[in-house]
Amino acid sequence: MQKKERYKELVEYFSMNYPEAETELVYTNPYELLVAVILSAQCTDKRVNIVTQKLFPRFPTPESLAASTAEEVFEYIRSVSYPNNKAKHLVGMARILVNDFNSEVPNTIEDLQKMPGVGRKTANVIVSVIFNQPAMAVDTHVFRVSHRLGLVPKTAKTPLLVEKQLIKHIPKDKIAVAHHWLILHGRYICVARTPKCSECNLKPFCQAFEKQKFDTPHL
DNA sequence: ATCCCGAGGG
DNA sequence: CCCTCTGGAT
Repeated sequence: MQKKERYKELVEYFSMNYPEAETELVYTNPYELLVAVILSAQCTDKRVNIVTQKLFPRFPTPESLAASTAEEVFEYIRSVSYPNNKAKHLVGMARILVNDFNSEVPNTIEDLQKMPGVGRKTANVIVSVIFNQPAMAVDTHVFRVSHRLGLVPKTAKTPLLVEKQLIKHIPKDKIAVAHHWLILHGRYICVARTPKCSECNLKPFCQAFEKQKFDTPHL
């Protein structure tokens, strides 16, 4: 099957089944989403939501977080992965937010990446979710699922290359929701270790499944 | 033992 | 390119 065809089928299927997929992170403003996404690295959304439930009331604004210390923040986030790094990142991020951006979350990838703890993936989530830009954040799920389905060439070995491929082929108005489609599919069906192909409706369009079928015909 | 909506540093 | 950070769930 041609790549163009895969994209068409993918968009069609997910548009029907998950028309309004969105993040599971709990937040009420751009600042809170930024904090939550920084915390979400190599950590489940559920765990992040548990932590932010107490973190946000203690640090409701960039100013309050900027005025604190990494040591105090650490106590609130110690149950997420890499709590030491993230505590430093959060305080550093808040201070730059206050000092350089008038306490407003900036709306460009470049400005967002000036803050500690904010890499390309996090920046893409913010401009997509908060500022409605056609940006594709490529995390571990998006990367894995894109390769398995055959949406990107094997030569796309970095998240940035995968991002550019997906942006090129997905209709502009579907990019934001497509990000969440790939996340959901990766989280619940096309999981990393043993993908649940028996439950997957994308089999007819999946390159990895096709190849597996060819290698082991009894399946 | 392996993975979870990565980022920073060498 | 590699390595480190390093808690919790399965």
